[in-house]
Amino acid sequence: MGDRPRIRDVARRAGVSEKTVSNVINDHPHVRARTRAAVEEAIAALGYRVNLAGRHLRRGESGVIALVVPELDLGYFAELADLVIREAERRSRTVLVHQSEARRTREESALDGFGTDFVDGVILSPLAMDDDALQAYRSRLPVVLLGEVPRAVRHAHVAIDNVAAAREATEHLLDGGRTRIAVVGGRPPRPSGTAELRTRGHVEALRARGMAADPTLVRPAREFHWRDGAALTAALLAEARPPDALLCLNDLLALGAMRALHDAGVRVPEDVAVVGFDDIAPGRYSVPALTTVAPDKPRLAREAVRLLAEAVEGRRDTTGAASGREFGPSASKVVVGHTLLIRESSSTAR
Amino acid sequence: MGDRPRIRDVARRAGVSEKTVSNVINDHPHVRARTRAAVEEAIAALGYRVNLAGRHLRRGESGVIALVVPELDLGYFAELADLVIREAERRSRTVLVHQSEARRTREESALDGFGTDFVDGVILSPLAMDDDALQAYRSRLPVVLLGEVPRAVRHAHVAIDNVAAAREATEHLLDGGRTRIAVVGGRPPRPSGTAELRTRGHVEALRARGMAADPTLVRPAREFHWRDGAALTAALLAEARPPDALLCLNDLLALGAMRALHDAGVRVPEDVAVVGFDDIAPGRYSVPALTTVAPDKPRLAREAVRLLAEAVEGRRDTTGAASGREFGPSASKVVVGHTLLIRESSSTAR
DNA sequence: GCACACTTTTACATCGATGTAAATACCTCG
DNA sequence: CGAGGTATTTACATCGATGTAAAAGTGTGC
Repeated sequence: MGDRPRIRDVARRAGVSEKTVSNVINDHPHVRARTRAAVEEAIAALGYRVNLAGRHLRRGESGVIALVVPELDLGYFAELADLVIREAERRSRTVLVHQSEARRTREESALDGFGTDFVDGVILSPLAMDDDALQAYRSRLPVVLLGEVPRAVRHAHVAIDNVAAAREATEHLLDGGRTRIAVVGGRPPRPSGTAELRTRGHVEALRARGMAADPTLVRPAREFHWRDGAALTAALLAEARPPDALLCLNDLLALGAMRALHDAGVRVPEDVAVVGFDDIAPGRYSVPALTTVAPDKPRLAREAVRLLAEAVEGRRDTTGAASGREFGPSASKVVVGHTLLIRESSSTAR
Repeated sequence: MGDRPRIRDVARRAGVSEKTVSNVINDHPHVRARTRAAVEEAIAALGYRVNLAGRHLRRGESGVIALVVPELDLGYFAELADLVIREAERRSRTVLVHQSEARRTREESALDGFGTDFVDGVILSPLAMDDDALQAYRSRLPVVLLGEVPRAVRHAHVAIDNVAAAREATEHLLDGGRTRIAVVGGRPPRPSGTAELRTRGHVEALRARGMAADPTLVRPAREFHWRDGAALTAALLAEARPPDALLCLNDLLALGAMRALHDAGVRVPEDVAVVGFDDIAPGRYSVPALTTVAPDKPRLAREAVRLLAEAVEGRRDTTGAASGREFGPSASKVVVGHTLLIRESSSTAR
């Protein structure tokens, strides 16, 4: 009942050296069955547990990876964090969840391991740092980007095909007879950044049907929260030619939009159809239930953790030579599937 | 540009001993201003950063605390985690978020620091472990409980006054003319556990008006998710004498309930009023907006972190003796405020 | 000029686990 | 039975920072 036992204590009790105990703990191949049994008996008897501080110091690897998301109480990132934590656990790694608050300095400091060498690697869902910033920033740590950042070839990244997803969502709205579709949270359709890519998919879908995109219907959002969705929607409704559909670039915007529509006495989906992205839980229970693009979140999480774990394990190789090359051959990109879930908010054709 | 600099390198560059560098880093009192300046210059020039593995090993304290919640994608816990992380950051501690999935073994292992001595302490939001289990379980780590566990005097805990909160919520419904109030997620009103305490407050409010509580209207929930709220509500509606109000013991249950009411063609609040607990974001934007008991979450987080930090720091002093591992001779209990936010889901009197 | 008290700095050991390389045990076969 | 090889085990150094205790430096008063 005194202090925690150490390897030394286990070794003494089992009558072997400390290194042998270590070998047993780490599943080294050359340990005789009898010896192993004796050590295991001692471990159990003393209730020994590895001291991670010692191991970390010696191995130079803490077993901790950081997950950096804009904000946890955005439903999407909470769900994702949930999944990442579970996946990391399966690989016996621990996750440190860090919130960037969409601030660039915080994202940068995360890439650097928060000014310490506490973490082995970082999974970052970038928001404030754009493509160029990411490209330029040299992290000493393995990094996996979560979400679309197409040109950041220096880093591994995992995402859905945002262009295709937005195209499908738009086609669905067009099929329902909608003609004036506003893009809530949209941005000029450049080939970079999630919002830009989704807007681009939208524009492509219109073009494919010979329709011109109306840039006045693309409304950027400062944040991707309910309140922004509500505010943008209220503004749209107050204009001369209000839209008959809203392509909201995430579910929170969509839920805020639906609330604003309700307040304005506009019926969903009869008067205005609404589609979101992310498939967060509240959208499944809202009234009306929200049509949304559902990314394969479990796979997103699994692939992100896998890529990072591999990078951490293989870090030795890249330390020396690879530096200096702008286009690293190792930067893997994984595209994960998505599904358009058609629910009540867009189900009725006009 | 090779490896990370160590204290050794800083010491060499500044022309002092390693210990002096350490003294500067740790703000020791006896360092001459000139020496300090020289060391700081060297630190800046080399880009030195403390290696936490070394510090952890030496100090026996990692600076990491664990937050254990049932599930992150329950909106309430994501919001709470958000706040706890920020608060811990202010105190320069790092938070490890762990999900118990409401499983007893996982909660127990958390109390033990996950089988390692990686974390300095634990903030636990217990769900699976009841009072007696908590009372019996001897943790080697400082623990702060988040949420109501009245008899667990061995551990510090932080919570709102659940009995009073439920009483107020019930009074509000009674004031609105409701007479058959179902308690969704309720349990027999024992003096322990959040659900039990809230049920108790409800019963007390009824009694105070000379009304008897109808035990058949108290419906326990397996989990506190949307689907459980929806299922329980659907069942209630199918019965001979359906309720005219739902006191849902958290917002998710309430949101699920509202969805079920909508599906059944029942109007909220005209036919049935709904009240929840937690004040999570989706309830603010639901249609109708959800009346709810809002705990002072920022203070909840602040106090939890404060209590734990104090316990961890207090432990340092006792290192020498290290006899009986008993933390906090007087387990502190902090009660945090709450507010009943009356919104649309209960606003119209009958 | 020197004893004494106080401030600042240092050498060294230590926290616990594990890689390295060398030592020892074990086994096979001529 | 011993050479030669493989399988196991060990002693020791090391990862990086910091507590301890002692050394070195500074200053004061007589």
